[in-house]
Amino acid sequence: MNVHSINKSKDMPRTREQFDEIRAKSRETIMQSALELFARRGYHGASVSMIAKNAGVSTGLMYNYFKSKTDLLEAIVKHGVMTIGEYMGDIESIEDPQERIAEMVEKTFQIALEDMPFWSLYFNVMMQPDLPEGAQRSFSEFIQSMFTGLEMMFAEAGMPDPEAEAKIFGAILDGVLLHYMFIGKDYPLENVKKLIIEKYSDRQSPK
Amino acid sequence: MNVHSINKSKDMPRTREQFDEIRAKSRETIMQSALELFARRGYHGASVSMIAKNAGVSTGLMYNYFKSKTDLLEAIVKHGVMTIGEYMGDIESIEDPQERIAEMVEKTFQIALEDMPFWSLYFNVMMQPDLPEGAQRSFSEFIQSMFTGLEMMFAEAGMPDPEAEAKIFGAILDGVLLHYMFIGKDYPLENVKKLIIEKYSDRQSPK
Amino acid sequence: MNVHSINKSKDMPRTREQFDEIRAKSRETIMQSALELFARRGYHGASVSMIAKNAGVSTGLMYNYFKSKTDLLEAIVKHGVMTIGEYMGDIESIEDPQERIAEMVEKTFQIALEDMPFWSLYFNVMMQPDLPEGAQRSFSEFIQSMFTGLEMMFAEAGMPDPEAEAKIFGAILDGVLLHYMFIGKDYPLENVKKLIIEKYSDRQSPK
Amino acid sequence: MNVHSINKSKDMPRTREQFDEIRAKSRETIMQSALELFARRGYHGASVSMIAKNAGVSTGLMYNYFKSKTDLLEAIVKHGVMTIGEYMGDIESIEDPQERIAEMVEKTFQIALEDMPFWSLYFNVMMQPDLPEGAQRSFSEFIQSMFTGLEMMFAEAGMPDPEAEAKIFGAILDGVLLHYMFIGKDYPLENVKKLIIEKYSDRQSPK
DNA sequence: TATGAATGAGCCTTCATTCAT
DNA sequence: CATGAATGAAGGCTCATTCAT
Repeated sequence: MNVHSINKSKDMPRTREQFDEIRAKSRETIMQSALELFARRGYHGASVSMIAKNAGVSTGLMYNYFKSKTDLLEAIVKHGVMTIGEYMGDIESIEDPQERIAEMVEKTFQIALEDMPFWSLYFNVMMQPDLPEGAQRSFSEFIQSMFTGLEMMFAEAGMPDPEAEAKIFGAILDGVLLHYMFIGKDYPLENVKKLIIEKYSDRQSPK
Repeated sequence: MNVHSINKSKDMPRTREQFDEIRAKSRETIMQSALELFARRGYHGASVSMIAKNAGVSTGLMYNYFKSKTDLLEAIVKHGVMTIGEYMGDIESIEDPQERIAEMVEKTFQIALEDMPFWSLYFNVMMQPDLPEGAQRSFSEFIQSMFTGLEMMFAEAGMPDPEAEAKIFGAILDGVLLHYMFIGKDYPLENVKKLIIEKYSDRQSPK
Repeated sequence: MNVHSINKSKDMPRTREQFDEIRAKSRETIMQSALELFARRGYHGASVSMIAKNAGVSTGLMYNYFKSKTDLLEAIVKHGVMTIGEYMGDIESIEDPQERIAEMVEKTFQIALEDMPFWSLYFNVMMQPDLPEGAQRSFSEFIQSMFTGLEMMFAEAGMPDPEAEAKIFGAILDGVLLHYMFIGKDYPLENVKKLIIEKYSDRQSPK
Repeated sequence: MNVHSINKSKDMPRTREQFDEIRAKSRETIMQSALELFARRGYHGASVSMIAKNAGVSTGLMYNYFKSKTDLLEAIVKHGVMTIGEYMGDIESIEDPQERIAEMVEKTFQIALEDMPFWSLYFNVMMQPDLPEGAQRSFSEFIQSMFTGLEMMFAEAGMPDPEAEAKIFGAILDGVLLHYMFIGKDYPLENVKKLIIEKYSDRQSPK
C-alpha cells in the first residue's frame, strides 16, 4: 500500500490493479505447484486436487485460471520454453565459436540443475504420446529452433555436415541430462561436462 | 509344432506340453499387443480392455497370465531388456575395439528401427515417475550394465576418463534415438549414424 | 428520472429514495437477465455467473438482492404471475360472456407472444420437479385461480359441467402455447386462434 | 436352463445367448430406473449414481450400456416414442371417424395413466432447452407425426380447417395431461374425458 | 453498495480388477 | 483355459455461494 492508494475504505471493491496482482500471484502459485508435481509424479500421476492442495488452494480455483488440466500443462510448457529461449539468446551473441560452445554446455547444465522439474517435464512430455498435443508442439518448436541455431553455429565453424553435427551435439546434451535425471547423484556430471567441452574445444570439433 | 508336441491321440486330454504351449502363445500375444499400445498411446493411455481387444482375447484372460497391468508392463520390459542383452552380448565378443564401436552403433540403430515400440516404451518408462518401479528397475539395471560394458571398452582402448567417455557415448546413442523418435522421418538418421562412427573411428576416440 | 429523484445537491449523501431507486433498478435488471437465460437455457443451464454477467453486474451483487438462485427464480415467478393477474383482472370485468371469452383468447396469446421468456419459464417450472417448490407453488396458485375464474364464467354461461368446461378451455390455451413454443414459427397460430374463438362463440359454447 | 443347454460345465464361459440375455435385462433395469427418476426429479435432478443405486447396480455399469447420461435419456425417449407409435397405429385402423376419435381420447389417457413417468419426461424434455437435442428431436418427430395423423383424420371428416382443428385437438390432449400431472388427484380427469368425447362426437366436430 | 477471487460439494465418467459361469 | 458383466474408487470439472476489500 503506498500513498497513491485511493482505496482504503473498508467496503469498497478492490481496484483493478489489486485484482490483477492477486490473479498473477495465484496463477504463479498454481503453475509452480503443478510443475513440481508433474515432474515428480508425471502428468497422469498428479491429480488436479493434489496440485491444488500442494499449492494451498481449493480444487476449483485452478479452473479460474486455466481452462483445464491440459491447459495448465500447456501454460507451464510455454512459459518454460520462453524462459529458456531468453537464456539461450544471450549465448548466441557470443562471438568466438569455441567459447560459445563451451558456454552453451555450461549454461545448459546450469539451467538444468537449477530447474530440474522443468526438464523432467520436458522428457516426460516428449515421450508420452497421450499428452496434450499443444505441450508437445511447444517442445517440438523449441527443439527445432535449438537445432537450427546449432546448425548455423557448426556451419559457421566450417564443419562438413553441420546438420548431423548439430544433431549429435544436441543428442549429447539431451542424452546426458536424461541419464543424469534417471540415475541421479551417482552420475559423474562434472567429469562428463568437462569431457564434452574438451571434445568440442580442440580445433573446431571432435575428430 | 515342435518336438514337444507329440500328440498322443485325438481323444486324449491335452498333455502338459500342449497346455504350456497354449499358455506361452497367449502370453506372447498379449505382451505383443500391450507393447504396441503402450508405445502408441502411453502406459496410461492404453487401457487393459483395449489391450485385450487388440490381442483378440477377453479382459479376464489377461489376468490369467499377468497379475496386473503393472505386472504386464514389467514382463514386457524384462523380456525386452533380455533380448537386447543377447544382441549386445554378440557385439562384446568382437576383438577389434574400432570395429566393435562401429558395430555397436550400427546394431543399436538397427535394433531400434526394428523394434521402435520397445524403445518408445523405454523412454516412456524412464521419464515417467508414476510407473511401476519394477519396470524402471529393469531399465536401470540395463543402463548400468550398458555403461559398465562401455566403460570397460573405453578403458581397454586406453582413454583417460573411460567413465565419462562411456557416458557420452551412451548419451549420443540415447539422445539420437530420443530425437529421432520425437521428430520422425525428417531426422537425418543415416548421416548422423555415419558421423558418429566417423568420430569414434579415427584413432581410438574423438579428440 | 421520475419525480422521486429530487436531487438535493451534488455533495449531499444520497437520500433514502435514491438508494431505493438504485436497488429497484438493479433488482429489475438482474431479474430481467435471469428470466432471459432461464428461458433460453433452462434453470440448470443458466449459471449464476452467466446471469450476473448478462446483467452487467458482479456475481456477488446478485446475492445482495436475492438470497439464492432459488430465491431469484421465485421472485421472477411471483412477479410474472402478478403481472398476468392484473391483465386478467381487466378481462373479467367484461360483461358479455361471448366477448369475454374472445378477449381472453386474444389477450392470452398476445401476452404470451409479448412475453415468451416468461411462458417458457412457466412450462419449464411446471414440468421440472427438482425446481424450487416456491416457484411451483406460485404457478400452482395461479393456475388454480385461473381455473376458478373460468369455472365461474362457464357456470354463468349456463354450461352443464362448468368445471370440466374450464379445464378444457384452459387445456386448449396451455396446449396451444406449449406446442407453439416447441414447434416455433411453423405453427399456424393465427388460424388456430381464430378457430378457438369461433368454437367458443357460436351460442354459448362448443357443442 | 433347458435340455438344449450344452454349457453346464462349471468353468466354461457363458454362451453368447446367456450374455445377450444378461445384457438385455440389465439394460432394461437401468432404463426403467432412469425413467422413474427422470420423471420424479427431472433430468438434472437425477444423478447417474442415483439411477444406478435405484436400479440396484453399480455406478459404472450404466456406461457399459450407454455412452453417457445423455445417451441413456435418448434411448429412453426413443423407446417410449416407439411404443406409443405402436399403440396409435392400432387406433388409426378404426374405420368410423367418430369412434376413432373417441378411442383416441380414451386410449391417450389410458396410456398416460399407465405410463405417467414417461409422460412426465415428455413434458420435461419438451420444455427444457438445455437437454440433449437428440431426445428433443425424437419428441419433435413424434409430435409432428401425431399432428399429421390428426390432420388427415379431420380432413377426412370434412372439417374446413383440418390443420387448426388438429392443433386444437392435440392441444386439448396435451393440455389436459399437463394440468393433470401438475395438479394431481384433484383433477377431474373422468369428467373432462367425457366432455371431450362428447364435444367431438356430436356430428363431426364441436360446433 | 459493488467486486470477483476463493471455496468445496457434487456431478459425470473411466478403468483396473473380480467373478460367476 | 476363457468370457465379459459387474464393481467402485478416483479423476476432471462445474457452479452456487461466501467473503475480504
